[in-house]
Amino acid sequence: MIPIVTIEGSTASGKSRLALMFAHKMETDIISADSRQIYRFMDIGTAKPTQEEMESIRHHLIDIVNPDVRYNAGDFSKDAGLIIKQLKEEGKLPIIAGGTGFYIKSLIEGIFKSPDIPLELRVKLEKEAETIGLDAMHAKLMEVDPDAGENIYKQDKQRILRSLEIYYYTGKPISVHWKEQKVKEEYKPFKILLTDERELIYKRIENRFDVMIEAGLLDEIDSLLKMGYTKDDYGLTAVGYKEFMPYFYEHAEFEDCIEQAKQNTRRYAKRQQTWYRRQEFDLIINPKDINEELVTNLYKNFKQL
RNA sequence: GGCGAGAUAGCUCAGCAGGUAGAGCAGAGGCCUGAAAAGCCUUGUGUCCCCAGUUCAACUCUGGGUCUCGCCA
Repeated sequence: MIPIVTIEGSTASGKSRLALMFAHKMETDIISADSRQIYRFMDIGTAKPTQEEMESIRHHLIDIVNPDVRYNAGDFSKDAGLIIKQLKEEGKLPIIAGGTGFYIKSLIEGIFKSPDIPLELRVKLEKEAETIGLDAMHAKLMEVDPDAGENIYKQDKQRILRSLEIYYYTGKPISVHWKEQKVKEEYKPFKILLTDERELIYKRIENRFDVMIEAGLLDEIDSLLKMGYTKDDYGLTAVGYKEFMPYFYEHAEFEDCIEQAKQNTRRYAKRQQTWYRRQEFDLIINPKDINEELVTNLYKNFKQL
């Protein structure tokens, strides 16, 4: 099993700072586990590391696709796996840092190997849902795959259609795929979580967003639109971007968009915290306890691996 | 200073021929196996501004007060 270290936590919890300090100490690279920092041209709003930071420490899986590409947990699991192998050969301890908990879970615990579903099937199911309604779709799922259906809310179109498309395409219920999935024991993770009081996280989110605006977030969005990307491209559904679409498309009030963006970021942080409560960690720390001593202690722990 | 309108949940407001109140938003709690910065579920008790009066009973009616917002000076 390959030892790896993960650094997780909600947005604005200090992950990057700890990851950078630790990577310097360990003389290794950082693998970003962030579903939005993968996009090129989206730097300010996704709070990517600065140019200097990226020059001092090599970061992987940042700026790997254009904003119109859909990337997912399966892609991440595969891509990160390759980089981990490579780092292992170089004798480096991989540090995986980022706020997309589901990506990290998929990497460590594995995710069932889904075939690529043809677009036509998705479109067909989408249309069917529109005509007969979601309740009926959920009822269909309950017939073919009650195990999956029971655990999906009747309004959760995303998951209902996903389960159905897997059933129709592979002839096997998604819940059976899950059961057949082998336990992944490729990595030996040491998982670190950064947490803080909600109020403080919220405050940091708001300050950081103001800084982003000052740093030219609007220009960044504007140039994305000028490059031809639209509100329908996946990258632009990121928090901090999507809220400004009404401003560019419908002349909504700038200030309202800012408030909306801050609020969505708060909600996002809340969802992350809920997610982390259910995950297990080896070390839970508060951002204010990030210092040289902590990093040195971590270093001593991992140096011999 | 005059006239008018209003004062009810953190915010915006609704409501009651008088029987102690309810929406939206915010917030909170939760779910999560290829869209995860996504998607989805659950969740509303507060001196109904204060004081007095009428009444079996007032947030609801009457009087006074305080404050806020308009318009006029």
